[in-house]
Amino acid sequence: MATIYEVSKLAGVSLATVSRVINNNAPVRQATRDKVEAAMRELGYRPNSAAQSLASQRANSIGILVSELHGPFYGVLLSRIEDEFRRAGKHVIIAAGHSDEALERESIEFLRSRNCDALILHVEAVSDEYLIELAADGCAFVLINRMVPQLADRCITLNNHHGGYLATRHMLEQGHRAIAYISGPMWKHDARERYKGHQQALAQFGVSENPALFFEGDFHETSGVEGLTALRAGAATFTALVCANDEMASGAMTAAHDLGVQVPQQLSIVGFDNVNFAHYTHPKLTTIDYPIGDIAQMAARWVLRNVYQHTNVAALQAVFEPKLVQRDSTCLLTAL
Amino acid sequence: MATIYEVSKLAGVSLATVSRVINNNAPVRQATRDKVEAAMRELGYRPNSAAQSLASQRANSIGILVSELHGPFYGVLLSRIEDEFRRAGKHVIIAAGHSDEALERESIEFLRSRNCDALILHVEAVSDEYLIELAADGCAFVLINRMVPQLADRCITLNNHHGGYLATRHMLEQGHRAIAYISGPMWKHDARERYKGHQQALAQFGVSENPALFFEGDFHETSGVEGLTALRAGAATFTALVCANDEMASGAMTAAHDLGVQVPQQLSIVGFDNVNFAHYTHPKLTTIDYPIGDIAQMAARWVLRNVYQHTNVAALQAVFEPKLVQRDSTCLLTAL
DNA sequence: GCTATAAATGAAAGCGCTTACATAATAGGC
DNA sequence: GCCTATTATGTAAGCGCTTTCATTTATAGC
Repeated sequence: MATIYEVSKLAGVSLATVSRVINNNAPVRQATRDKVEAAMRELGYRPNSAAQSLASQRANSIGILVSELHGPFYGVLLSRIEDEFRRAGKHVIIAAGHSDEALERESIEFLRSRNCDALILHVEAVSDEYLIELAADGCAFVLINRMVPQLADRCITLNNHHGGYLATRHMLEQGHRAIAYISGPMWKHDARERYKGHQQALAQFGVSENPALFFEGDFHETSGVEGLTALRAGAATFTALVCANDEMASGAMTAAHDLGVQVPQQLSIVGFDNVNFAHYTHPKLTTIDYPIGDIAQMAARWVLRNVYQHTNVAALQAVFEPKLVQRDSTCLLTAL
Repeated sequence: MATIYEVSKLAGVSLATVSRVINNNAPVRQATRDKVEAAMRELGYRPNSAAQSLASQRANSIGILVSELHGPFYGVLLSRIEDEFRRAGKHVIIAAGHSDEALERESIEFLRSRNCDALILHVEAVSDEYLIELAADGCAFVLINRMVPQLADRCITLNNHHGGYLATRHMLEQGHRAIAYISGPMWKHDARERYKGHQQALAQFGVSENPALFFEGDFHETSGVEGLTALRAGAATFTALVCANDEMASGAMTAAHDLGVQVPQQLSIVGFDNVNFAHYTHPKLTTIDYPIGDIAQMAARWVLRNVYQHTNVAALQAVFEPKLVQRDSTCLLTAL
C-alpha cells in the first residue's frame, strides 16, 4: 500500500501539501492539487485511517449500541444512522447490549476503547447514574428513547406517554370501556410511560382501573399469547386489548385465533411501534407509529452538530410524537 | 486520557512491558503484571486503538457490506457476525450497498479505506470480474450467498438450487401439477438458481413448463401482489404458487385474499427464506428455511481462521442446505 | 522595481502504540 | 559458587499521518 510519502515524492511536493489536498483544509494551488491527485491515482493511494486518527485525534467513527441487531426495529435505526454518517464520511461501529446491564456496560467500554468520536446509545439496563458519570467522564454520547433529566440535552425520545394515551383513547372512542392491557416489563422506562398514558386516557373517560385487566409481559411475542390467555382466564371480561408493542399484539392475535375469539369483531387489539410486519398480520394491526427512523436520523445529526461541529445540519428536535395508524384489528363496539 | 507511557511510569516498568501485559503475547512475571494492571486501573487506562492499529498493522476491524441494514434478513446476519467477532475482540464496521453497482463498489472502497483486516460481502450488483480483481489486489474478503468459481474458497453459499427444488417438489408431492412461479429478478444469481431448482422438480415429475405460469418479480412484497394478479389474469390456471422469497409470498397471499381466493384450500403458496415474519402471516407461511444466521457465523469464522490465524475455530463449511418448513399455506390437492 | 501583505508550501515534531534487538535477572547443572 | 540456558525486561526505531511554525513565492500598491 502506497503511503503519503510516496505520493509526495511522485508529485514532487511535501507531505504537508499532500495532506492538504486529502483533507481539503488549506489553500492549495490548482496546479499543485492536480499533480498530487494524479500521483494518488497512479499509486492507487488510499489514506491509512489509523494513522489519520492517531495524528488528528479524530477517529471519524461513531459507535452505535442497540439492544439487538436483529428485529424489525433496530434495522431501521441502523439503516438511517449509517446513511446519514456515510454521507459525512464517517463510519459506524455497532454493538449489541441485549438489554443486559453487564453487557451494556461492557459494550460501551468496547466502543470507547475503539476511540469512537461519539456514541449513540439505545440502552435499557444501565442506570441513570452510570450514564451521568459517563457524561462527566467526557464521553460524547446521545441517548435514544430514554430521558435522563440531568442529560436532557442529549436525549432524543418518543413521547411514549402520549402514545399509550392515543392507543387507549382510540379504544375508548370506539365505545370500548372494558379495556385490557398487556404491558412491557415495568422496569423499562418506556413500558412505564406507555402504561401511564393508558391510565390517563382511562381517567379522562371516567373509566376506573381494574387490576384483573392488567398483564405484565416482556415485549416478546410469547408473552402476548400468555397475556391474552391469562387475562381471559381472569375475573374480568373485556372487549378491547391494548398491547405495549406489536410483538405482543401479534402474540395476542394468535392466541385469540386459537381461542376462537374473532378479531376485531369480538376483540379489538391495538399494538405499539408500527414495525414492518404489522401489516403482515391478519387482520392487519392497528398500532401506534414510532418514527424510529426519524429519531435515529436526528441522533446522527446531533452527533454531526455537537461533535463534528457541522453547522449546516437542520435544527435538532428532542421529542417525537407518535401517532395512531388505524388498520383492521380494531372496530367500533357494536354487537357484543 | 492516560497513555501507555503514564502507565509505565506509575508501574515503574517500561513501555514494552505494559504493551506485553495488554496484549498478553509474551511472558511477564506475575508480580510485574499485577503492578501494571493496578496502574492501568488507577489511571482508567484504555489503549488507543488507532495507535495500536498503526503500530501493529492490524485494525482489528472487519467490514460488513450488505444490501440493506433493515429487513428481517440482514438483521440476523449482522447479529451473528457481531456476536462472533465481539468474542474475539474485533469490531464490525457496517455499510449498505442497496443492490446498486456503483454503491456497492463505493462501499467496498469505503471499507477498505478504513483499513479493515477483512471484509464480509453480501453483494449482488458488482461483477465477478470486479471481485476477482479485488482478490488479486490483496483484499481479504469472504463472499456470502454468491459463488464465483475462481474464488470458490472464499464463498459461503446456500444451495439455492436445491431450495427451489424442495419448494416445487413439495407442491408436486401434494398432488399439484399446475404450479405457478413468481421469481426474483433474473439478473440475480440466487433468483436464477432457485428457478432452476423449480424446473428440475417439474422435470422429475414429468410436468412440462408453461410460460404463462411464470412471473418475474423483484423480491419485494408488491411484486408478489402484481405477480399473482397477473398470473390469474393470464392464460393458465393453477392450484399452487411457488414464490422465490417470503416477501413476495406474503404479497401474493394478500392479493389472493383480496381476490377471494382461499389459501391453501384453493391455492397453495410456498415462500423462500423463512424470515421472521413468515409465521405472522395468515395462514402461516410454508417456506424454505435459509439458515442465514449459520452462514453468517461461518463467514465470521472464515475470517477468524484465514485472516487472524485462529486455529481453534471449528471446521469451515462452504455450502449450506436449505430445508422445507411446512406450515399452513400449502395443502394436498383435493377438492378443487 | 521595491516593499508590504497575503497565499502557498515545506520542515519537522509528534500522535500512542508495537516489536526487533539488546540486556539483565533467574534458574539449573555440576 | 560458577557457567550456561532460559526467562523477563528495557531501549529505541518506526507505523503513516496531521499540524504548527517558518519560509518561500505570488500579488498588489506605489
